[in-house]
Amino acid sequence: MRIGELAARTGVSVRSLRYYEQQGLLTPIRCENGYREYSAFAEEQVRTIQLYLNLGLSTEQIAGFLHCVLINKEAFCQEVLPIYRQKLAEIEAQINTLQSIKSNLQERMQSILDERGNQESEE
Amino acid sequence: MRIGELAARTGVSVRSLRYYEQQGLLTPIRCENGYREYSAFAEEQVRTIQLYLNLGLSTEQIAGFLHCVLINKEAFCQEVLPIYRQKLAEIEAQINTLQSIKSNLQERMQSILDERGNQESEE
DNA sequence: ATAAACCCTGACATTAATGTTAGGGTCAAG
DNA sequence: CTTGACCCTAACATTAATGTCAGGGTTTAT
Repeated sequence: MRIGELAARTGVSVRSLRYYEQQGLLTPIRCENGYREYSAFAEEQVRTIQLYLNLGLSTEQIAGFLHCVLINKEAFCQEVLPIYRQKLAEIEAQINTLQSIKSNLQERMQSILDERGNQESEE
Repeated sequence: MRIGELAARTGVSVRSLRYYEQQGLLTPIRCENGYREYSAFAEEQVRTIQLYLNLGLSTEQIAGFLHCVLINKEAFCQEVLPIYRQKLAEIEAQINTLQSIKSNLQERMQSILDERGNQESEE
């Protein structure tokens, strides 16, 4: 199938499909006229790429194990677990940062509301 | 004081001080030779800017209420609370997204470990 | 044979605060 | 009067995936 069809089937933009190819995630063959030709399997491949992107992995990280997970179960791909561990650590760090900002914000909001409340009763 | 001294006193880079000015957060006067001249008060002002940046607010948002909070308590600045509420909502949305990715990652990691465990006992 | 709907490459835009560099003034101490 | 430490503006770089546009081929259906 050609790129437009693959885009329609997967919901991924043509632009992104070309980008994935540039990042080494897809390798369609080229017809004589220069058009990309994708196998039926490319559809699943694109969905797999999306799955990992949605986990917050970069195309570079995905490129490191995509070939393996497309032919094996994840558990057999040595590269996956370390990347998951690293990503998990990043996510937890981000959550901690956000939680601390959240607490800070909530305290400041409460202070404002308290002061305004006092203000009203003093007037 | 000149920009280098303000940078040294606050720990904020000269580049950032110029950027804050461009964003309307600082307005030093200009000497005849073109140098920026900051009042002693600018030091507190910069620390206040940093405080809000650390809460995740943009320079544009800060510009919307900085003038007020520099001369009043936060509670008297009407613009602050809506921005805090909006920021809080964003933060909570981000935390939720990260939590869901985190759960997803943890499940996938557990699956991998389970499958590898089974694998060992089957061999 | 022409128009519509494809496809191609290449390149710039997006975001936001900050770093860095280039090219050039100013000033104080020696 | 020169050196070093300041200061200035302007501009490009950073990040990552995606959008968009320009300029140009190809294919398909009429």
